[in-house]
Amino acid sequence: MRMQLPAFLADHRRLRRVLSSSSSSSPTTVAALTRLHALLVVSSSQNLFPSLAAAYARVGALDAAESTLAASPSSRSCIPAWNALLAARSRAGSPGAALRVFRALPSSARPDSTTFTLALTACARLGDLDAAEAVRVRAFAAGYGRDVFVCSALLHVYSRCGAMGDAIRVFDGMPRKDHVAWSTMVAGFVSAGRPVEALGMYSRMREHGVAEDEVVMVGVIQACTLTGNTRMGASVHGRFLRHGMRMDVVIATSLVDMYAKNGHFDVARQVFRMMPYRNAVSWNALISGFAQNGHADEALDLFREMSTSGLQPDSGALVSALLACADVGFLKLGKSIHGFILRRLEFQCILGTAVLDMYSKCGSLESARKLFNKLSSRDLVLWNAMIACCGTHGCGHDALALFQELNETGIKPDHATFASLLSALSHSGLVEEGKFWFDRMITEFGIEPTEKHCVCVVDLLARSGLVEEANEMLASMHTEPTIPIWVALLSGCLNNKKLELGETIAKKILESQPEDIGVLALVSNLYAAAKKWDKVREIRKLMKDSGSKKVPGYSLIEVHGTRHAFVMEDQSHPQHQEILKMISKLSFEMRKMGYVPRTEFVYHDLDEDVKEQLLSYHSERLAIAFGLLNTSPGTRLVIIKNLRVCGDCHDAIKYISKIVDREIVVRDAKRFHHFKDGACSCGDYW
DNA sequence: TTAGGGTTAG
Repeated sequence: MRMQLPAFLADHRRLRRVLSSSSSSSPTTVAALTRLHALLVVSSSQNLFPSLAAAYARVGALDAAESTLAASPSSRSCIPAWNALLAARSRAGSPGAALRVFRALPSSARPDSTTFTLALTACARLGDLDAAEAVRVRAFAAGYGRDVFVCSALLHVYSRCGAMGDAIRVFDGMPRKDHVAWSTMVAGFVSAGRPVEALGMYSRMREHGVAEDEVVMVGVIQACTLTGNTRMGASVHGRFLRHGMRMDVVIATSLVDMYAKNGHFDVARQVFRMMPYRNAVSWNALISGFAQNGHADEALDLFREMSTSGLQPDSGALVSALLACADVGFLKLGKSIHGFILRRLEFQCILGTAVLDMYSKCGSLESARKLFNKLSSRDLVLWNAMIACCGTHGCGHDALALFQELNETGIKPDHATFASLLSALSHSGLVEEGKFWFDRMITEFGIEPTEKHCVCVVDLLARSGLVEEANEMLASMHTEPTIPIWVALLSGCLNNKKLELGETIAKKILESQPEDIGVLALVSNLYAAAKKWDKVREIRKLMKDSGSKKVPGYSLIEVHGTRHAFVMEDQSHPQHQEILKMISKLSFEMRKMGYVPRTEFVYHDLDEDVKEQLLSYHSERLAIAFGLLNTSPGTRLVIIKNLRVCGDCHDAIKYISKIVDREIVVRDAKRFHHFKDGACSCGDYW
């Protein structure tokens, strides 16, 4: 017996119209589509399946859409339905699934510009260059090699995958370049870290008479951020205001980021406060601007403000807050952020690395190591952070062991890995190993030494007294050494009393007219060590003329969760008298044990007893005395110093650790020193 | 009926 079917099923044209008008906002529901689906099956109306599948895709029933399409009689008319499914998979944030849909296309189907464009966008999101190549070959074979949408999508894949050479090739070959193609190139150069070329693209775009829009302006602002060209960024900002262009949240955020990253904090705050709507990313741009520029307290204040404004801090904000904690050694807050993450968020790699780095910089090598051991998925950045952590804490052998362990995982080390490794070996005085791995880095791993690597190797050699060898190495190099490299060599000369070579280097440094006050101070210290007081006066004048002041040395210590800062000769601390008493008590004990003040570290032409007194009031000693007065016996003290610890303080703290029987950890501008029982972990490779 | 935009770890 034949089934009675509703009459409307016979009117396929009308049905197609109804199905194509459905969307996620229309009253058509998945249930209605499912009922219709059943009727179509019974009435053998499979030729309507593509329309039904597209309707399923539009209302978000993607699995139903996919299976309906798979059961469709394949024909050219299926393509809009396949496209709808691809677009829906892409929108749902599953580019992998979208690409699977593309691959599942029946051979009889003829993909069009939309299909290829959607497939390429999925490849871009996946960062899969090989998959993109397969799509490209099919698209070009199908005659879409000059299609503006397909080509723009291809540009996007290439720039997302760092293949800017390919992007340029495709872009140059495009017969028609619209504003999307131009802005894709601008953004591509920015993300490749080539902001100058990004700005070049932008000016070529304007020369071609292509109208600029908000999207391309974001790329331009980012390029200005990277080049530090805030003048140009500000003129873009001005044009926005003058022309009444729509200042959306993305544009405003990139402006906040540009101003904050380049130290224009007031303008950054102002733009931020004027935003009619802010989201987590806008907050993060401002917070990270402060955190990355040594304004930890402002960053942490903003982080708290964000939390109380009703916005839940996301991983970006937490990362910046952790960075700020690390900067000033705020362990208590750092620990509580770690706890918050464990309770509330997924512990992904970036956050893990930020927490690890925070523990490392706050002096807790053990916590950093424990965390590293616990994290199961480790990317290269995490490995590099752990290697750097061992290095700064003076554990060169551990750093080397980690590096070898990394090589066994198959992850390829990069320039940063070697920078951390070489610095670790240098700090631990592992000269032979350092020379060996520097050589292998170039020959086996094919990594060109950067300035950073050269500084490490020169430092490694110079620190061990091999200043002549370091000098010869520099002479054999193809390029002229930069100031930081000369500085590494000069510090080696100063520390090893190779004053003659030191003076030659000092001359070379002065020839390049350094403005950095720290560099001038080092040069002046060398001349002071050589007792060339005329030269010292000359350099002091240069320092004065350069307009900036020498950064004053300060030390931070966290006691019972509160941070205290100490500056040399600062008498404003409420416990100042007690601190002085503690220092003189310690000095008395130290002398009994054989301590002799190393007054050569006072680079002023003063009487010996004045020099001795100056040494004993260095900020790290004030902080230690304060820590001893306010913590119970046996408590470990962690001091964060902004400059390097001087050789005399290094000696003194060894004695102090013995006298008070405490572990004292000092982080200076370069590394950590763990003092315990009269010795330092750095084995006096200070 | 499809392509391009902001922050965050070593």
